[in-house]
Amino acid sequence: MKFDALTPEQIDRLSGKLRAAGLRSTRPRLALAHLLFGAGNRHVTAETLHEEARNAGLSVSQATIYNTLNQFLSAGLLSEVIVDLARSYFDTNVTEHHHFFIEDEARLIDIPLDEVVLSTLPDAPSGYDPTGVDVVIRLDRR
Amino acid sequence: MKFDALTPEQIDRLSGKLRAAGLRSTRPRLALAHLLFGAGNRHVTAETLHEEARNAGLSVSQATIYNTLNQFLSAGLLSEVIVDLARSYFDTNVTEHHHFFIEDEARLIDIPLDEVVLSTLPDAPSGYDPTGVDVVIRLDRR
DNA sequence: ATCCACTTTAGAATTGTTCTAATTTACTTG
DNA sequence: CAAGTAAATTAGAACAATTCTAAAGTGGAT
Repeated sequence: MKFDALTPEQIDRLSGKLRAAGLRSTRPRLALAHLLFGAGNRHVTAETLHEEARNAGLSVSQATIYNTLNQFLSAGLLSEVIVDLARSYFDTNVTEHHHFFIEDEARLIDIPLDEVVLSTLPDAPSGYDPTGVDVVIRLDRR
Repeated sequence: MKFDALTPEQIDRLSGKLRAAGLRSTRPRLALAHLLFGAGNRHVTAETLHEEARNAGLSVSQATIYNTLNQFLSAGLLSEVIVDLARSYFDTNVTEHHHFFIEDEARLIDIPLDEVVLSTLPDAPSGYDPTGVDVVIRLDRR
């Protein structure tokens, strides 16, 4: 997938998404946005995205990968999943949901919100507000 | 708290705990075990434990802090909580339970197992077995 | 076309953690 | 209790993910 491979429609759509998020539509951002938001929900790390970009014939520096992921994150285009101390996972699914995490494969699988029902939750300590509940189910190959 | 400050009873108890875990009872391990298991449940990072050790007048190298935490971890004397990409948290509570995490303060609070009720959980994908469920409630200062 | 703020970049720096190789310590056996 | 050996500790180097820096490039408003 070369940058030229993007159709004007794709460029318009991704461009709009970037601008709506308050980000200039630049060539590296368009290319990465295409990889990330081109099809279905995805989970990437800086490294996997960088490799994907290289495989697609794009030359994007590592710094840009990190910059872009963090900008997309603070723009709400991505969410971050904390499951592994070794590296950050970014999720294109920004709705509230949970995760399976397969440690052996360093792989995440989304769990739709309604498949986890928390029928009892503790009150937050006084002086604090809950900002989110993360449920992670760790998996091992049988 | 100097090493000498430990009573023979404390030494016996901690020593026994180490040996039961298959670890030799050495001076650094006794001292760190005393800090960790001396009173109530604790959450530490390598850094906070190292500082505590220094404040207690103990000279333990950083490598020993890491070695010891990891040995205690694999011996089941500690559990690890993954909530922050920046560093590892170790918990002296090795029973199954959940956590509040106050990001601003880099601080963890245990949630007893029965205060979180998961009434619905998804089936594990075929070929995989669940090894644990972690619930983290993130908190912000109000 | 020009300009200015925003982006991108290569490479250096930083941070938490692990490794290495040498020294020291705990425990066994004579 | 002296000697031997296996394990533990150490300082410092190495490492991996990430962030920073300062310079060069680019987007888009004028």
